[in-house]
Amino acid sequence: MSQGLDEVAPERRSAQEDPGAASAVVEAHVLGEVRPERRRRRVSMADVARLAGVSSQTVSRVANGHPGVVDETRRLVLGAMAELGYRPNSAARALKSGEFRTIGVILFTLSTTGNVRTLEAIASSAAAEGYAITLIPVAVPTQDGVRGAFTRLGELAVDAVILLMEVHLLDAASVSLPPGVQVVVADSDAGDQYSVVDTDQADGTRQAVAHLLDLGHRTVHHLAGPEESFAAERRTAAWRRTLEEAGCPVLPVERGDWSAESGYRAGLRLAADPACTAVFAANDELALGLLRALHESGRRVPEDVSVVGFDDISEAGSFLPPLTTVHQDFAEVGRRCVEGVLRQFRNDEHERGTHLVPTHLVVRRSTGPAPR
Amino acid sequence: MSQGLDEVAPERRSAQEDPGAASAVVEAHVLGEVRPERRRRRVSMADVARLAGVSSQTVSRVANGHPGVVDETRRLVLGAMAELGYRPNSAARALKSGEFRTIGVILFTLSTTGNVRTLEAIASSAAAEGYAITLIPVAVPTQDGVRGAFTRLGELAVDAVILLMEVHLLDAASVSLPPGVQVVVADSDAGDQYSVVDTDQADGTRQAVAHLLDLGHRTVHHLAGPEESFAAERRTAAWRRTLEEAGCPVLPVERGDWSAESGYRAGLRLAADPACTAVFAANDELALGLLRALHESGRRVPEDVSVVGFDDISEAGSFLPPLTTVHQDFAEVGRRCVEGVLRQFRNDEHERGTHLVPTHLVVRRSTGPAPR
DNA sequence: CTCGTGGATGTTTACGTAAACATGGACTAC
DNA sequence: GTAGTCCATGTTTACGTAAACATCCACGAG
Repeated sequence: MSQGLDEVAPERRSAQEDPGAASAVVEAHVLGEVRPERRRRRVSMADVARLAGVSSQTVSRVANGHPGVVDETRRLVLGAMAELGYRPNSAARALKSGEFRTIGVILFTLSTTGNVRTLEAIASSAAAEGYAITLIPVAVPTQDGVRGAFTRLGELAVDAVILLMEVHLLDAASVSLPPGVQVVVADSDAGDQYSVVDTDQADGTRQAVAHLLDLGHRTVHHLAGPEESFAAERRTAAWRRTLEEAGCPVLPVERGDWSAESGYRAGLRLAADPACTAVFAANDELALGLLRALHESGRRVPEDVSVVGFDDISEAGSFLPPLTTVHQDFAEVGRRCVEGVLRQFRNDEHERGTHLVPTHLVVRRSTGPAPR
Repeated sequence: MSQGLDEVAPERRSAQEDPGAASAVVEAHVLGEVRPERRRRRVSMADVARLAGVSSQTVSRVANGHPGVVDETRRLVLGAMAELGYRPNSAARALKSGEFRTIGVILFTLSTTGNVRTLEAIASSAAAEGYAITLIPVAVPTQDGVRGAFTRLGELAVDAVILLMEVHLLDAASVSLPPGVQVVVADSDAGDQYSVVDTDQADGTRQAVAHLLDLGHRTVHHLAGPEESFAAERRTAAWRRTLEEAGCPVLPVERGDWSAESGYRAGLRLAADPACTAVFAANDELALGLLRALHESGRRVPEDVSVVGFDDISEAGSFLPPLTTVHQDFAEVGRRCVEGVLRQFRNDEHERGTHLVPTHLVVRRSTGPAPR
């Protein structure tokens, strides 16, 4: 029930009869003689109709579960479908209906937990709605990659698009969204232009910093993400504002690129500062590197230094020590993205505004009272 | 150059004159009179042809870069395209050509590093070839999810399929591959049925176990993955064979579900065994949990116990201590999957056999000489 | 000067589906 | 008994594209 070639269409024709088969040229070159038909013709409604002795419209009705087909006819058609192995042709369907039943997801990378988890939720929500997901990676390395994505978008094989990246990066990638396609954006600040779904990073940050201050720390250092990242900047801004509101000194940030390795390097600098007793890391990987740096510098966590991360990746509870971190509900973000984009598509109206998914602090063992 | 709404065509006409104009629907709605057309008509080649004063075939020729169009005509057509914002309709193109320029990727989950990294490589390789990726998640939770995937597959909106799961699970998910679609499988043993690409897990395991034996350990314990997983079973089998060939005792395995948490629980049992001085964990997450269990049990790594993982996830180098592990080149797996599936598609021939991508041991600091 | 040649462009057609409309037969109401 | 109604099914058409085929014109060779 699940193989490829063995099933050769019975009415396979010779090349003579069908000289137009795609890339027959290549094969002719190799074989030098008869050109096998490149792609066997698919079974269409007409074939089913012929076998069942009905019109193709009746087949269409059966295929789409429309009423008004008498039981016996229906059985006849279903039998013919099964016998021929009929599958509806989604290209024809899309052409007719103008809908692809597909959502495009544009992203730069799958190396961040957030993107992956959001994508996973998007994929299952979309599947539940009968929509497929087309991945549109806008790789930075080669311009070719970008061109590929551009092309697909241009051809508009999607009904709607979810952007898993910051809107302003679109320009950099020279990708333009096709007009008339609805968009929902995650991880951005484009609420005035688009419908944006995001986790409440500012509040998560506030909770994290407040938690550390409550534990008696004089202030909180910040191990930030890369400057280009909007999420990183937002967390940094919220960290700064929380400290200012509490009247605590705001010290210069250390910066990493989200990776554990960069967190380690920046962590070594933080570890060398004896006044540093609490650090808010912009994500869990950075926190992991920081933990290692602190460990190797002989500073105990949480006795000497408290650490809070961001994301609550699945491994966070197994760090040494288990990491206190801000939990983001990526699954909910994904769900809302799909919901939003489909609502826009169905109503054919463009929405704006930002929808925030709450975040909450998960307290584990990497935070403790300030040393005296 | 990169947004949706603001980009309003300069020659914007009223809804009356051209009910098909972009976003006319919204306007009509605002005007509160004519019932808005559900979905605006797209700009087609015919529209471009009319404006340019040529035939639609000429537009087609220009769009596809065919020769035999004089420069002035070409400019005329390109100008009309730009003015109308023409985008080719991929549904029509697919219907005509019989190709979707899309590869389907079927997978259960995005929560394993291997799947994600492989998918990422697949996506960029495919994009470089001008192919899009359609994600087909076969979620276990609801049967609806499975049905959705089934439907999409049935409609065959893909030219080829890459299976990122074990073939035998397909049956369980009651997904059947449509006939005539070429398949490449990763992470399975179905080389007799399909073209399979995988990392050389047996050799990676052998390297890991041999490394530990070389360090003087009497034998190597195994923290295995779930029984249902083929990858887990393969690693376990290779571990057993390597020990047997070296004449070392083969002890019962501890088992986890790939998660760090389960690694921690199993690790507590291993840590309680004073004879246990070397553990081969089936993946890095399990190893992470194991490290934590050992730490909390007061057993030092690597002085008392050596640990080796599998995968070389990006965080592995930042564990405490940095983890010795088997590196898998998922990017190469992804590339070869795309290459293989496109080759099959283009030649219209079904390939079989297993292609292994080499693995290698990355020695960090979680392994050391056996305690005496 | 005429015919042939070849290049540029136009016309026809088919891809598979499904909406819209047409047909024809059975049954009901008067 | 006849007209009207409704239901099952058939026929026509359009969706947008591109291959195949047709046409037309300019130019060169004889």
